Amino acid sequence: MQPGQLNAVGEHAGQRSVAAGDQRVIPEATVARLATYLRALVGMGELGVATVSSESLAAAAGVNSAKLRKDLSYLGSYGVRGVGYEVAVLTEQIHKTLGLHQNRAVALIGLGHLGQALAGYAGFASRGFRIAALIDASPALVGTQVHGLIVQHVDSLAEVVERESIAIAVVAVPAVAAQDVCDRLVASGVTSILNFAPTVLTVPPHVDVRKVDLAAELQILSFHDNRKAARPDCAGSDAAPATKVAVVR
Amino acid sequence: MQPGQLNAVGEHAGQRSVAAGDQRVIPEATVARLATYLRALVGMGELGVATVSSESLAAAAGVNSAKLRKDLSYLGSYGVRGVGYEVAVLTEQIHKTLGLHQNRAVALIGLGHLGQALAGYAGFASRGFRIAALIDASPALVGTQVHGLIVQHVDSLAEVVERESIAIAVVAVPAVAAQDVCDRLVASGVTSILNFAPTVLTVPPHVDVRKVDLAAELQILSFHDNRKAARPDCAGSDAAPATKVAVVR
DNA sequence: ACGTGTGAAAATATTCACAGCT
DNA sequence: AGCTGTGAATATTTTCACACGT
Repeated sequence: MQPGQLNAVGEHAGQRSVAAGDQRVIPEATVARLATYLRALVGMGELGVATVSSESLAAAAGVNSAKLRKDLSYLGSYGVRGVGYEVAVLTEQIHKTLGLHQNRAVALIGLGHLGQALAGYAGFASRGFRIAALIDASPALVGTQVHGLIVQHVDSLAEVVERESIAIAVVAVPAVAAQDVCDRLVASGVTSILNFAPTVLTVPPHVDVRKVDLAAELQILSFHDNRKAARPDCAGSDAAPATKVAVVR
Repeated sequence: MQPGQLNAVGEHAGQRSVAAGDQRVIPEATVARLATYLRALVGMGELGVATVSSESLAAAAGVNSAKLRKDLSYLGSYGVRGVGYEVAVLTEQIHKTLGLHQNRAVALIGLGHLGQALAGYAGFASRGFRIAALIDASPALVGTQVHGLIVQHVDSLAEVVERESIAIAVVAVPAVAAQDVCDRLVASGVTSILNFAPTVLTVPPHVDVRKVDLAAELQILSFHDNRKAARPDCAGSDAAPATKVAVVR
């Protein structure tokens, strides 16, 4: 995974020991996988599956079963030994753990090609998010309707964030504008940002940034492809779950 | 990270000890960051900066300097003690390491909203990739021109991949079609896939898959946001670079 | 002096393997 | 008999801290 793109997440061990105030620490790597497990579980639920073993859920999520069980153990004990997990129960637990019960409002800033595509992306709605505001700086776009929402001017950002109680924003503006937009978002009270602009965003420690860098993903693939081409063996040995790669210089 | 989304990368320690056949192993976590360093370096180069210290390059890339130096050390020794790194030299080295010298041809499968946006994404071209083919299954799209390229039918995929020597493909089709498209790509000889469909792709071990799951990214942010809301302290303590998060159940 | 390069230490993450519950 | 939950072992990644070259 893109591993650890977390910017700043405060660590806080256990105060608040009220009624069943049971506390756990969930490793970051586990959190990143919970979303995948949830997706697989929802799919199974729709197919009418009532129970899954760690083995089959792991297969559906593309991980091994030991990792899956370890991950789920951080949430608590929701499986039944000898049987497996109830799809409904586990779905609900992960859903709750990810904080999705509140159908969060999201603001989308930047309505270029990518922004427009994101605005219409059904996956957001179906997986717990509601795009509550579209924002851009271009006079040509402001006031127009995109996928059922009127585009607002970036100057009314603070107002919109406040009105819609937005905590999460998606930034899809050009790189040069990203830090400025980010600063405005932070000033408006947004605490989580998903950044598609190919820039490093600087934020205060209470704000969390994740980035999606499309070209970087291809470059990583390119690196591995390069290795393969250099050594045209491979392909024979099944199951080669290595994490390092030999490089010839 | 999205940490370790690698599917299958064969590990091969050092045979091939020919002339200067110096070999290294580059950790996966490092590879994922090289793309970010490269971006920062290119930006500095364009600004006319000739030399950088690990400290300032790290700042530009959003990591700490120890990590940056360690990462760069896997490529070899391209810095000068007491001085720093030459921007041009380091840019060239990372570029080469990522296998970008050959301006790789990429196929894009799926021209829905997201696919169309990706087809027009300038960042691919500027960072080493050439979109060489657009492919879709919809009769309404096949034959039309999108960002300067004619959309081809998915049935001619193998032919196109061969003709354009495509090793890397971007999959932006609906989830239900993704595995089928993936299988066709693999059969055609594609060895690296960037998957935007919210599904786990099953591939043979010589093929490398990375995924971008947009809703999952938001869910991860949601998780952290949920923690913040639960404990409205934070904000005071600067610099809290923790990787774990307390959970109240 | 300064800043890289890197062993060694610490922190995280993954995998193993099996005790324990149904 | 089957499958979860988890300590212990292993692997990977990050951070520290300082020797070394310029």
